[in-house]
Amino acid sequence: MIQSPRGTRDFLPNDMERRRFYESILRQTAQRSGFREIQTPIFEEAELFILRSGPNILNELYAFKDKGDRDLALRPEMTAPAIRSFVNNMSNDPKPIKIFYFGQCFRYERPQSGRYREFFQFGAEIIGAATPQTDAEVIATALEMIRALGLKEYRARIGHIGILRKELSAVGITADRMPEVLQKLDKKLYEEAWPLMEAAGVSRDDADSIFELTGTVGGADVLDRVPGEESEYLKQILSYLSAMGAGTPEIDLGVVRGLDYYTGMVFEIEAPVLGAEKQICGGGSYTLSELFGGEKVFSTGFAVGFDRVLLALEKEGATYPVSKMDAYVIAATGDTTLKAFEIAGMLRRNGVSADIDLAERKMAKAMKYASSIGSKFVVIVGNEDLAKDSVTLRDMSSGEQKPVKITDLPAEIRSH
RNA sequence: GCCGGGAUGGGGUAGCUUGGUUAUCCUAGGGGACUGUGGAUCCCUUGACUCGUGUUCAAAUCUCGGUCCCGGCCCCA
Repeated sequence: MIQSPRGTRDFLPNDMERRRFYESILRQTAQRSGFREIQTPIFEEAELFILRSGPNILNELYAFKDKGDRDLALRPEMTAPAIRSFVNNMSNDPKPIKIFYFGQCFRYERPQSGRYREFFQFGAEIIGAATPQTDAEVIATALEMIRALGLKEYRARIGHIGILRKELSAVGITADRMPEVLQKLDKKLYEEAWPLMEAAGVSRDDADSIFELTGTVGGADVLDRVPGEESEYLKQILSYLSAMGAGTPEIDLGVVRGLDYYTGMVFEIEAPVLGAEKQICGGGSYTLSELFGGEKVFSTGFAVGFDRVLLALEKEGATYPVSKMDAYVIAATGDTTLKAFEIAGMLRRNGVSADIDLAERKMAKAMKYASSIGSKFVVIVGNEDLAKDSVTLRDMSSGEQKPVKITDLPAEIRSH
């Protein structure tokens, strides 16, 4: 027996119905805020991802050579492809450009709860505007998505990568050492960050004040303790968020995000019910276009981990509307089968979803089947009614049934 | 890459410690009791030991290895 590959899943009809339902909420939310959908290839030149994240990510990519000896990789995320597409196709479009995307991504990692090798991301980017309004718009869109999905318990944190960078630089951390120090600070591993800083000649006092800075967490008021333009910038973002009624994320200056290209505001949303893999959304402002051969353009974006959000919703017991067939058409006797198909076709053309027995089953079995698929009505096509151009319409929830003229059938069913 | 727990019909499970008849039960699927009426009941039926290897007269059960799943670590763009 062949299993689906490690870290991948089959989505069965019930799964897909649920996934499409939530997907459409995300799309609608993005569209309501003026974002328009794009779709990029599932594989790209491997170089694209190396440029974005460094050569080490090759270890976690599904990378391969094609028959033309090109180095390709399945996309591990969609920001880089989106920005590549911007550079290739949209660089002369009126700014700001607001785009969103949804699709699967691939990472060669050890699967665990909420982590798969094939997973789905929903993301949005605003390209070409470097203002606090832009950042606020992006955060508001992300928060609105979580709200619209119906997730009850989540935590949004927003920080500014410039604050920590500036302080570290001021005490003598050079650009090449910055990433590893930031990585430790992001996780609040101060004992591990200290030796790195000490080696760079940082005093214990300076290090302590930086550690304290990463622990700056709370409401907008904590920003008063950290003077500077970045702090003011965050305050502006918060005021725009508040004006839009988007809620008030926590300030957490310890939110760092690993990579170099983030330039300012960074934010994360997490769902505590998820345990170890609880981050469901991450984003910030960055510049990438110049890495891909375009002009340097400021962008802000985020990505939602679709699978994790669904997992969180499931744990919260969220329900979604299950779609049912309107009608199941049954031929009462074998000689009315052709007529039954004629009626099924007519119903479908008139916008009524209709299924029909294909297995030449006896009526009782067909009725049972109709019940098991949750059909709202059963249409019984039998000779007695046909003599009067009618069929019997049975309401499966009440069990009531009555003769209905065939010409009235679609309207009669739709009226329920 | 590391640590730990798992895998028995389509779904959920018993059996495994202590190897031994036809692998348990629930559910589901197909057919029938019921020639034009579902959800109930009864009968018949379909269908499984993750894969390979070793030990043994005998392996679902014990050994080793592979695969996959679950929880956690590392990583997380």
